[in-house]
Amino acid sequence: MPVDDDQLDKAFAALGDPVRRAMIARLSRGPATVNELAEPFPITKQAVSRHIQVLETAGLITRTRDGQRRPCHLVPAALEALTSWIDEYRLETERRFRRLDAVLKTVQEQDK
Amino acid sequence: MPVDDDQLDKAFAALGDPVRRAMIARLSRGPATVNELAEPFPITKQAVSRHIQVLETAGLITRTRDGQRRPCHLVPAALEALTSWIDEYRLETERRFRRLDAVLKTVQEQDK
DNA sequence: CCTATATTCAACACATCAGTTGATCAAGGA
DNA sequence: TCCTTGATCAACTGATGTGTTGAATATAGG
Repeated sequence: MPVDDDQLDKAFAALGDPVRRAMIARLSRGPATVNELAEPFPITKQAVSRHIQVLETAGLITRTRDGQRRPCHLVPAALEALTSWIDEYRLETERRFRRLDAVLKTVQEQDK
Repeated sequence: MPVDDDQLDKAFAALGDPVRRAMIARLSRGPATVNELAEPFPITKQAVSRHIQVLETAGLITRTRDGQRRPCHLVPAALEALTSWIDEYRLETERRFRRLDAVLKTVQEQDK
């Protein structure tokens, strides 16, 4: 599953904001409207609306239509793409560390 | 292992830049100096130096001293903190979806 | 048709960020 | 000591981001 580099940009940048992360946390418990998402924050609904647009552009959420409401839904596959990207490099680093440990251990053996 | 919210801010924001992500990818294959990290990019070394400072402030890398060089090292634990944060909400969402699927299936059964 | 509610658009202020150039600092080698 | 190399600091510029207010759009309901 190749991931668009531009989508990674937008998705990681989107998570680099505490308001948007809190929205993600909220949406993991179920869909929510702009008004519901705005409730915990001391900012205008216009500002919240734009945070939502950022999350949508990043592919982290989708939106449906329910009368005058526009509920937001989390997209787990988008989150999974991020963890995959990170894990690729984390695991490679950890493998390298283990190889290094093994080498050091060998050297210690030879020193005896 | 509770993660500082401010560190999450900085770490996710740091990954929201293709230059810094490329640096992470490079560092997963081993330590590198500012000059080595700068090599693939058509920007000044001062700019690269600041990208590195961003990654360091975010806790994603550490730096050692080797003469006049300042090699950078990836910190896998910092990457792991990010995947943990994401996975918490991704897994919750997937569980919710499965519960919803089960409900729909039950309704279909009753319709027969 | 009129009004209230949910959401978005437009224009603006302000802050932060990524890049530049030029100067500075620190360590190594002749 | 002098010169080179690696890296950083400082000041500036242009772009992007986050917030505001005020107006506009769309749907629900009497």
